[in-house]
Amino acid sequence: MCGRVSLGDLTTDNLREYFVLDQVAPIPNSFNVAPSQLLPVVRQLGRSRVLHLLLWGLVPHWAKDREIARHTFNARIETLTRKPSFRAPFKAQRCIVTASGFYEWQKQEEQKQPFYVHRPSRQPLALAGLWDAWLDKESGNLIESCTIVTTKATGAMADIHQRMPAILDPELFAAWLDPRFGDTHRLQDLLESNTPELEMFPVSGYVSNAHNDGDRCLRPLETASHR
DNA sequence: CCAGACGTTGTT
DNA sequence: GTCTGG
DNA sequence: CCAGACGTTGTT
DNA sequence: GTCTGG
Repeated sequence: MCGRVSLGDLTTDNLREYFVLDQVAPIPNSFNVAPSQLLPVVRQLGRSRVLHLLLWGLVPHWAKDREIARHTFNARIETLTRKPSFRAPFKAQRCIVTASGFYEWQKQEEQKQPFYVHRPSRQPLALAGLWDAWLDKESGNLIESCTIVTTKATGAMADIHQRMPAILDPELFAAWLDPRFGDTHRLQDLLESNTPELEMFPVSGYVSNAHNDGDRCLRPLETASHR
């Protein structure tokens, strides 16, 4: 899961402030983002260089084409150290995917009910991410791409879905972004044991079509209990 | 050694 | 690039 | 993740 | 059913 995130009212400036400097990719011209689209990402680099593209769906540097990205938009935290696509990025190419919230679909009898999930404080979410760079030999472009780490759902999220994105609290930002921080097991443990406070409410199925964008996606759904 | 995979969700 | 399976 | 397509010949 | 696009 974690197949769509909301950028809501995030701006490059308020993210820079929230994360304290670091490098923030430009906010794409889209309110809600789905796999294969551009994502804003915070990360630290050894030296500055040009960003070409930053796609959601990690394409490893050794990939022959970008087809694999279809299956790498999420990375299970339980197996990060074993999967060839994620092993090296987990060691030294960690990033933070910024979002105001994310969408999750709850399977009901005959349908899937989307929910919007966010911090009660409405502060931005820092989703644990990994990135890599891939040279597209067809176009000559350097394609930078990323994935969102998932973990077992906790708290109220567990009523909606089995999995959820791994969420970083501010005290973990520095270590997560530092490619020289080598205690990856500690990072794994901290993420897996984190039980972030999250709020959620049902939204219209309008959000389920990736063509639909804008704040209509996160408008609360009218329910019987409101009558 | 070489060839081939390299992934998640969810569903059965 | 690196690991697994044959 | 979900939604939507799923095809050819030939023409511009 | 399975693949592609967002």
